[in-house]
Formats: sequence, structure tokens, C-alpha cells
Amino acid sequence: MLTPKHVFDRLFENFGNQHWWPVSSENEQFEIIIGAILTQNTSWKNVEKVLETLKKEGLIHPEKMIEIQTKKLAELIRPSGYYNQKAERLKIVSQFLLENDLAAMGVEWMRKKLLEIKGVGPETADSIILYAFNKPSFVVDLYTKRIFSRLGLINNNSSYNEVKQFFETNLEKDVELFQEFHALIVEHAKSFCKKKPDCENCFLRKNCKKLI
DNA sequence: TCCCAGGGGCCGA
DNA sequence: TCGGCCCATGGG
Repeated sequence: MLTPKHVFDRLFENFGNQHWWPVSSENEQFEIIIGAILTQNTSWKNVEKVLETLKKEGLIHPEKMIEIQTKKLAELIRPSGYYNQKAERLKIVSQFLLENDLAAMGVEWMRKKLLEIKGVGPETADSIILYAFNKPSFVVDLYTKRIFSRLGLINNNSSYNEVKQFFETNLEKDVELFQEFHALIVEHAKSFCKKKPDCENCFLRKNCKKLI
């Protein structure tokens, strides 16, 4: 019987530690939150460029972010795509962070409050909780669904929360495990379990129901 | 040239 | 509730 932990171990053996977003300061925490918004349906490479620009402009602070004009911000973040939407979202999130002390909240309440923010959906909320606040909330994305439905562990048409529950009930609630697992899922989806999968070279092929 | 990337809001059925 | 559409740049 294939379990999520078994898959995790195989991924970790093959890809090793992914070193995603180690948080050591409040400044980096805000950077992660910004990154989570900017990377919505966008490759991380484009986001990295924009984060560099925002650093140079001294904008990695919520107080600065709400001061800058939305139009100017949109121009600065242009390479990340959807720049008009995302400029608005960055300002809304910044305003929210100045008015709410997320760090003082429990995971469930934090998630509920984050989901009330326009521009923050389930994946972005869980990414912020897991990587910016180091609290265990499993992140589900298109890759997670793709890989685990091909492996036959979940249904392809499962909802976000169903998939999230599947992982949270079948894994130890461990922050570092959740962080590393999501990063490994992204890596595996990029390397092998692509939209057009490279099953021939995939190290999970023996366990996979969906050999193509 | 086409496809896709670490989604989410909105709207109509 | 759910499918379809829109947002948009950059790299392979």
C-alpha cells in the first residue's frame, strides 16, 4: 500500500532538500507573503526578478507598499504577469498585515482571516501559513493533484479541501515535513510528472497507476 | 508559434 | 456549487 510518506521518502531520496524560503526575520516573512501572491499562476523565475526590483526600491515593507501608487507598483512588477491585479493584491495584503497580528492567531483562524482577503485563495493562504509563519497547513496545488491522482491515491476531481485533508490525516503534522513535501512535489512535477509526463525515466513508475 | 508557469475573482447556470 | 472566462509576461 503506497502512502504519502512513502512517496515523500522517494522524492527526498531523489531530489534532496529543496531549501525553500528559510525565514529568519520579519522582513523575510513579508517577502514570502509577497512572493506567494506574485507566483500565482506564474513561474518562480519571473517572481525572483520582481523581488529583486522591489528590494532595490525598498518596498519589502508593508508600510512602504501601501504608500506607493498602484500604477507605479504595477509597472515595477510587470515581469510577474497579471501585474494590474497583483499590484492591487499586494496593497490589500499589506494593509491587512498592518491591521492584523497574524502571528498571534492559531492556524485555523489565521487561514479563515487570510481567505477573507481579496486575492488570497486556498493555495496562497496555505503557502503563507506554512512558509511565512512556519505553521502546519498542507499546500495543495495543481501539481499535487496531478501527481497523486496519477499515482492513484486521490481522485482527479477531488476538491482542494479534500486533497488537503487527505495529506493532513495521513501525515504527521510536522511543519518541516509539510514544507519539504510541497517543494518536492513541485520539483517532481517539473522534472518528470509534467503535463506530458516522462514516465520512462520516472523513479515512481513502479508505483504509478497511470503509465503513459 | 505554441505551451505553460508554485491561482483567484467573477459570473451565469 | 461548478464550469468558463479573464488576467499577462517570459522562457522553453
